[in-house]
Amino acid sequence: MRDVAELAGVGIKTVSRVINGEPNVSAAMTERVRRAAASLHYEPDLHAGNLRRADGRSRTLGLLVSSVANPFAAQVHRAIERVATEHGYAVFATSLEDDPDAELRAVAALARRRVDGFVVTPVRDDQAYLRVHVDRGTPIVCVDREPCGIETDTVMTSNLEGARAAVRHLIAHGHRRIACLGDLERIQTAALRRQGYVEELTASGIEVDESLVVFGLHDDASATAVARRLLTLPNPPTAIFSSQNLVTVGTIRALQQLGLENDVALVGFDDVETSDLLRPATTTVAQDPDRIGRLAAERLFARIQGDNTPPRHLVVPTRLVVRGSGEISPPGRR
Amino acid sequence: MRDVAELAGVGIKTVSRVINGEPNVSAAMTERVRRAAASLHYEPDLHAGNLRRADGRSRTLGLLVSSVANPFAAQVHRAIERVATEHGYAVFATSLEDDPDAELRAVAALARRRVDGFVVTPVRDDQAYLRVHVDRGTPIVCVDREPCGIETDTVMTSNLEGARAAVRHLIAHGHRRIACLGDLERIQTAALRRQGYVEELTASGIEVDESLVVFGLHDDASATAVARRLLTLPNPPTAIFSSQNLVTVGTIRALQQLGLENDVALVGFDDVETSDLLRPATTTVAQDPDRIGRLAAERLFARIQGDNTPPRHLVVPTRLVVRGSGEISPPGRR
DNA sequence: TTGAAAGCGCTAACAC
DNA sequence: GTGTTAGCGCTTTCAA
Repeated sequence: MRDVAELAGVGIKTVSRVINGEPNVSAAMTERVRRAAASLHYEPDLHAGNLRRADGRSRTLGLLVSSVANPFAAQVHRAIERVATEHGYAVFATSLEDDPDAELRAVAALARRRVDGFVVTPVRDDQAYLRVHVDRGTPIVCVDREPCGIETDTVMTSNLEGARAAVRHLIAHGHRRIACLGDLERIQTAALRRQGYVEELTASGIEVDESLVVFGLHDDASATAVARRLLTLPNPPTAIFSSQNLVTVGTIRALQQLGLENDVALVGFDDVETSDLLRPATTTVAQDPDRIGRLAAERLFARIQGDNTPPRHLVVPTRLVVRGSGEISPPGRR
Repeated sequence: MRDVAELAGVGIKTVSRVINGEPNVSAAMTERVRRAAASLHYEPDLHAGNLRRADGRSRTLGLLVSSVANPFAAQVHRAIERVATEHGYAVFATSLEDDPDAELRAVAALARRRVDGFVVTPVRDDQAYLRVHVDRGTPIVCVDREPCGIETDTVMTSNLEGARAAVRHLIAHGHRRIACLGDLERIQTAALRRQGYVEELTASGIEVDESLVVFGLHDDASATAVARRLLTLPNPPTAIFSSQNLVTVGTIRALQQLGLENDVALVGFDDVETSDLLRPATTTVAQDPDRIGRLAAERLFARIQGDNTPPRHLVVPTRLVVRGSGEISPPGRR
């Protein structure tokens, strides 16, 4: 900046004014400074400025997700980035891989970089440690899972209602023996989807057969194994609700291996890419990651801009996408 | 930091020493400072320190990709992040959506945040503007596409050889009328894959029928339309090489619509998620985004650490994944 | 309309 | 071992 000032033959403050578009600079000066800055390829140091700047904004956001490679998280990320860019913000994305310690490390690392706000997918049992940051003026919005020990804005998929819709759909097609597979139950979304399954069965007067409910499946291979076991039971389920993406993939593989893909109904939670190319095409409860990301970012920017109304809890509805696999009738009804 | 010093009853420099793990501090002091820092939830300001620090490292990287929501880019991103985390670095990810202006804006925005290095997927016709940053000590590694107007380290998929392997595979199964579909040809990877197709046909003494080669397809819908047209030609192709992910999806849809999925061979470039669940399962030329990302990050860190050997051009090989769709024989051979 | 001086949170250099 | 002073690149405050 000093170099630019010297080259333009002006004071350093004038350069600052031009760079920041402050008023009270003559057109001639502005032009002269612009030219000098361009010829030196000058880029102002945002962080140096923030040290003294009144608002102290780094124009930077931190995003903590399960993994940036996870398709759902990646779409949420893209939506957040879109809003951030509109506001002139850049986004740090960090993958936690469901590691509670990684959550702490990531928050600390980004706090040291003075992000203006966080979008967090909670992993730990307790997010009370985040209060310090909120108190210091770094707002936090949680997505996909509720935080514990602190009240923040949240944006969540309607896991319960989505699961109920899936099960309701299967019941409407005549099923009463419906299996339910899902992820580790310590993950809140998994627990909620299980709850939705139970609630909907109960509401329809169907007793829950616990032997058909298996959670704790974190990859497709274990889902395949469990699905195969259930499907070869003496009294197998006539339908399956798979409550997570990879679990759905594993379940489809099991159905194909046993040649049952056209005989046992399947509804999956979360859309699998190319669902409609499979035979039968997979009926799913689709989430809306774009909307989740957008809402989370908008909430965060509202907070950054000083909104201090009580925390809001936004729920993004799911959509049942009927494609074929979920409309298979049970044997007795065919 | 002053507050911590005061609370611990020490000088500010002692706090600095403890925070940075510098030697020559007594154990008692260290403990005292640690306690004070913890009780105040002190997080050092990384950027403030960098202003004066000798190496001036922000411990921050910039990544420019087509879209963070693109599965290939997201996996590259994850791999880069993994290496970055090992080095104590955070990653800014930016989606360019193939917009040349976005590339300029993103580089400027990250330069103002003083990233220590860039991983760039070039979009513009010319990357000469990046030289300024390299000259100032901000190294750049390009991935997936070659830059123009500047020599940088590059990490690329072996597009040419991968395409040749796909076509060779189809020829080996008896095909001579092989269609080739692909993305916009101004995207370098698309052009290279087309070239591979042509080279392999030529090498096998098969004349290229230009009416079977269609590029400029940027989404699955247009791919479906084109594939349908080709397949309903009087003398249709007996095999298709679809050289991009979405194009493969569109082609599969066309084959299914026409009921030809078991009659016309298909090899796709880039693995489609759940390729193995389709019927027939899709034979693909799989890329290795994890390796691409890892190599790019390692190259970048080598540069950051002062390596100034001539630019290296790393090529990551593809792998032909045989699953069924590519092994269908032409009608005459059945 | 312009510029000089002070200071943001921190580290480097040097004194004690 | 520990503290003091100067200064990183910028914005603020205030005087010209």
